[in-house]
Amino acid sequence: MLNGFGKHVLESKSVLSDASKEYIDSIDMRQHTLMEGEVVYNAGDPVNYIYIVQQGWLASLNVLANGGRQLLNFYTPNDLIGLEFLNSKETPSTLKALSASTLVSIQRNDFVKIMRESPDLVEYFLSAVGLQDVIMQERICSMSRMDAKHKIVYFLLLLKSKVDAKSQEESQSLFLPLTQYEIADSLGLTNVTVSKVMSELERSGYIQYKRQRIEFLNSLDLAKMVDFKDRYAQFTKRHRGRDKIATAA
Amino acid sequence: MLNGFGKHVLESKSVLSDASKEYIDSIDMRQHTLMEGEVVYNAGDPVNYIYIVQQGWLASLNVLANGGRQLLNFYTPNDLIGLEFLNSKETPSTLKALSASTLVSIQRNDFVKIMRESPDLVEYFLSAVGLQDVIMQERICSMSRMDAKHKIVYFLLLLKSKVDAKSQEESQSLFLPLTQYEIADSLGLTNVTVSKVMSELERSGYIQYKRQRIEFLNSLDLAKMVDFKDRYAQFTKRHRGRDKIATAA
DNA sequence: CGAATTCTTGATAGCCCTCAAGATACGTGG
DNA sequence: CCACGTATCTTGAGGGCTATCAAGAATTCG
Repeated sequence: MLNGFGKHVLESKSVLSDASKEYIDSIDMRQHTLMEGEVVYNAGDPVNYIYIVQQGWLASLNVLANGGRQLLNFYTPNDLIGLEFLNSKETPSTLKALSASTLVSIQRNDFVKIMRESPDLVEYFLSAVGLQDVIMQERICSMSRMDAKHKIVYFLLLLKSKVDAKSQEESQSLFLPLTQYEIADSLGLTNVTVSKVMSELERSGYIQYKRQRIEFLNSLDLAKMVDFKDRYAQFTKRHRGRDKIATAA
Repeated sequence: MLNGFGKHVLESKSVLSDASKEYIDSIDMRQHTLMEGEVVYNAGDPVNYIYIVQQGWLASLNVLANGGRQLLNFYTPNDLIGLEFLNSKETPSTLKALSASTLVSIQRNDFVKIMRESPDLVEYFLSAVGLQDVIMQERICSMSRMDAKHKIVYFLLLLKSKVDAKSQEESQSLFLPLTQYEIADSLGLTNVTVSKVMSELERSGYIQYKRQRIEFLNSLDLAKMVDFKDRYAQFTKRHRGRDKIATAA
């Protein structure tokens, strides 16, 4: 049993009945410590747990037939991992720690019981997965038609938007624990192209880039360049009444 | 008020209480008839309705900054449209009829009330949106790393899988009310490339292709070629206990 | 300080887009 | 049923973008 963190994230989503809170108190939540690069589960593993991120960055990814990798989602503290495949037999992708991280795991069955206790929570989860779906759809738009430069700009703005929504404030400086290989693997590009585009964006005065950190010098023009819509901010706004923590899934 | 169709789809998802059924009976569901090419809503419109497809094929799509189009999702009879943006202010994409269609619309607020009455239903919806999210993630994999031929094979198998899951049986013949322009707009390709790949697939003996109809001559090898996983079938299997109609969102 | 990782920069090649022209299928009206 | 216009599909030539390959520079870490 775990005090504090995991419970806090669940309770913050919703106005729970006292019975639900008692139930959540009684649930077995285990804490896991992960090293950089460590795998939590592989694609195809049975779905036994839902996870909440405490610290660090993680990513879901697929290993492709040709040996390449596709990074799909990034998870940062307070994110819930696993909602979208809660009722699947197998995990659709692999989960890997990008940096040293800690997670809390909740047994799938316990999690389903929590949902049964709290319809509000399920509705919130539905919204969260819906948001995720919408963001995936827009990523498809960016993947299919944009050239490398626009893809990368879009990608950076999406990450910035996620981080900003979490912290409830806009920052022009983004901590980015990703190598250029990993950015490339998110976008179907190569590290070579990423490097060249980053240099060009710097030369054009849009960003300042150093390993692990990006400074946005003109995020408005960048957003216009790729017609970026900040879905995370809209979502947070809409769910702010309930709690500060609002991005999920 | 509408008898029959819309209600059937909702009630089939779940074991509803009598009170819920009465409530659904009282809901105002309107029927809409659409001509080919007609737009139901545009991206950015306020979210007022959820739709159920009665007849025809529809697609959600985005108009891109460069003037191109990205087709995102296809909807066939019994599909529910709008779950993923139920709690958004604006629709994230445009909905267009690919063929003459009929829809049933349910007011957003009514739909939310139905969900409140039936926790089972919400859990089912959560699964459905989750499935949609997983499928989008896998489409991203196919968009980012595959060449034109593999993208198209993946796309055809995904459509086949959706249609098969609906009809509860596998058919090697697929009705495909899409022009090559529309296939191209789904995959970020051009109609020219689609034409060339289709010809090649025919020459190689994988398919037989005529406007609006595809015959799969060797779907197993095609599935291996692109490492295709049939998520729709898995989903249907998992939710079959409740009702025949299981694909949604 | 040295090894490993990550990033930069340049040259070459291949895939798919663009452009274009012709062929086929479809629908409509006579 | 036929003639015509439109939409859709086919096929070919040329060019641009990004992958691949490669070698060297910068950074990180032990």
